[in-house]
Amino acid sequence: MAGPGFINLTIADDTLGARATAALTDERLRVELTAAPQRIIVDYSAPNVAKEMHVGHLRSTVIGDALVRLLEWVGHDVRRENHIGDWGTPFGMLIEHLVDVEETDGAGGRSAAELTAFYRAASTKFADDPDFARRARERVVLLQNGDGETRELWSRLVASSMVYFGEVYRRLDVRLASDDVVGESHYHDDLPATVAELDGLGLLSDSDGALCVFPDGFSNRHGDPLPLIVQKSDGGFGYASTDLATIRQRFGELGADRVLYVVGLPQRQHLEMVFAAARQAGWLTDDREAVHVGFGSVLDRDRRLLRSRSGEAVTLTDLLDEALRRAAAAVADKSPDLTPEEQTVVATQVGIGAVKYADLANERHKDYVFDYDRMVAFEGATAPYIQYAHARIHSISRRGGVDLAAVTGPVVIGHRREHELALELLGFPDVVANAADSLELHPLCRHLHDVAVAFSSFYDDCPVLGAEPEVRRARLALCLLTARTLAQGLDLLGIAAPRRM
RNA sequence: GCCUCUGUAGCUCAGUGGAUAGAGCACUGGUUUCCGGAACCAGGUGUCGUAGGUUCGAUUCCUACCAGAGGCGCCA
Repeated sequence: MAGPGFINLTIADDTLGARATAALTDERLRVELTAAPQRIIVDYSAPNVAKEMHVGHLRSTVIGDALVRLLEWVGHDVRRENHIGDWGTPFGMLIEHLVDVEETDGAGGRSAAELTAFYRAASTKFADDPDFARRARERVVLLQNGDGETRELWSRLVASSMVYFGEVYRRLDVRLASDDVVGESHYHDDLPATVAELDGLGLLSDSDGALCVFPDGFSNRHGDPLPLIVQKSDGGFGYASTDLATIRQRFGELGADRVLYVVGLPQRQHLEMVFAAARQAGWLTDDREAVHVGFGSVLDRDRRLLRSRSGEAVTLTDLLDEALRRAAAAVADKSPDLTPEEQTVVATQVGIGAVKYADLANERHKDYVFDYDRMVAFEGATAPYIQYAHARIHSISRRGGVDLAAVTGPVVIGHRREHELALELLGFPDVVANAADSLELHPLCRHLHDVAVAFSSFYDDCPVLGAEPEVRRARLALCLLTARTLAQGLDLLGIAAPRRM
């Protein structure tokens, strides 16, 4: 099977002990799945209609998308779900405000910032104007009862936001599409049946007029059992009901083996309660697992919580604008030989890559210190550093007129730097397999940086094109393997690997 | 009050029941007739929050405490 592009890397090394040889041979660098393939649903991003996305959504979106890529690549059957916030009490005030401002186009064509202003105006009026608040509450009932005009206004609000979400996803180069949207409203018709099933199982009890499940093991500040309110005392449904209907459908109709909730850590207790209730209802079993893939909060430079309410929240749009602006400046400065079109593409790949890597390289559970300078720095342990190593390999190929993909044969180790690089490359499959198993992405980020460092040292000490024929061929093989490893690893993280930058 | 997360170099962060605890940034010096200098090479700093316990051995496991953050009934 040693055709073009087939590289065999086998090295002996004392530090590997009994496993003195290892080989990395497949041209696709495929990693074998150790466990049976599963049907996995990844729930991520989940922005809110009529609200601008912020850095918290960035984390969910970037982490979730990388997990989707990783799990698909190792062979699982992965389904993406974007559980957008398109239902519930806020929509009463949003729709009522829409009526008040006499708009019939449903805020269509509004920019993200205008949507935020719209939302804020509605909230303010809801707090300050009792009459408006009353109308808003009545509007919620109309919405949930399927009133035609209300639904029409609602769907315009949703459509307007969907355009905005789509723009953000395209910009981020994530795989979420409109097909993946399964918002809260999707479960509305399912809520009565969900409540009925819980009731039939004897899990419901009345508490202060609300229907509740009291999952075992949770208590409030007074030590009393903590409820999951399935139906409010006014007969309405809250997010707990929706989450229960969602988990019921995912493990029922959709037949999931595992569902990953890529949601911030503050919602941990809530999700644990939903999972516990689902277990008591029999929707979750020993081989049907719900996992909270939690992540830390976003902090400002003073390590204070960066909240969307506290005035100057950093919006996702502003963040991406700034990252791309800096990347464009760097590309213009360092690669003036690229055409303007190429520069634009590369700046996007570099800027978005830097943002994603800065997020993924930290341990998920930890709070995240947001800092423009660090996030879009283009040196050190960053995506651009790794991308640069990759681009240099293709530069060798261009300079030497070598079709890298056609290089074949064994890697022969004859230099300390070659040996160090080879060792890093051999670690890649295990790192990927561990990431797919643990759902931790930062070790993969670190590993790719290690590979890039090893390559950069090799590059400095070991001429490739100028070497003797056999050494040259062996080094080209090592270069090809390195390029494939970097490109594949970056792709799993959702980061592009340009050949020129 | 109860529960959860965090505490490692000046800063941002990795890491392990085992040997002198590692990266990046910042700082200092050096490297380009040669494949891209967004690079490479060299230089050092730690009471691993505190105190106990388990162990031949603890930064790692257990307990308590301190500090910071988050959560705890009709918002999501």
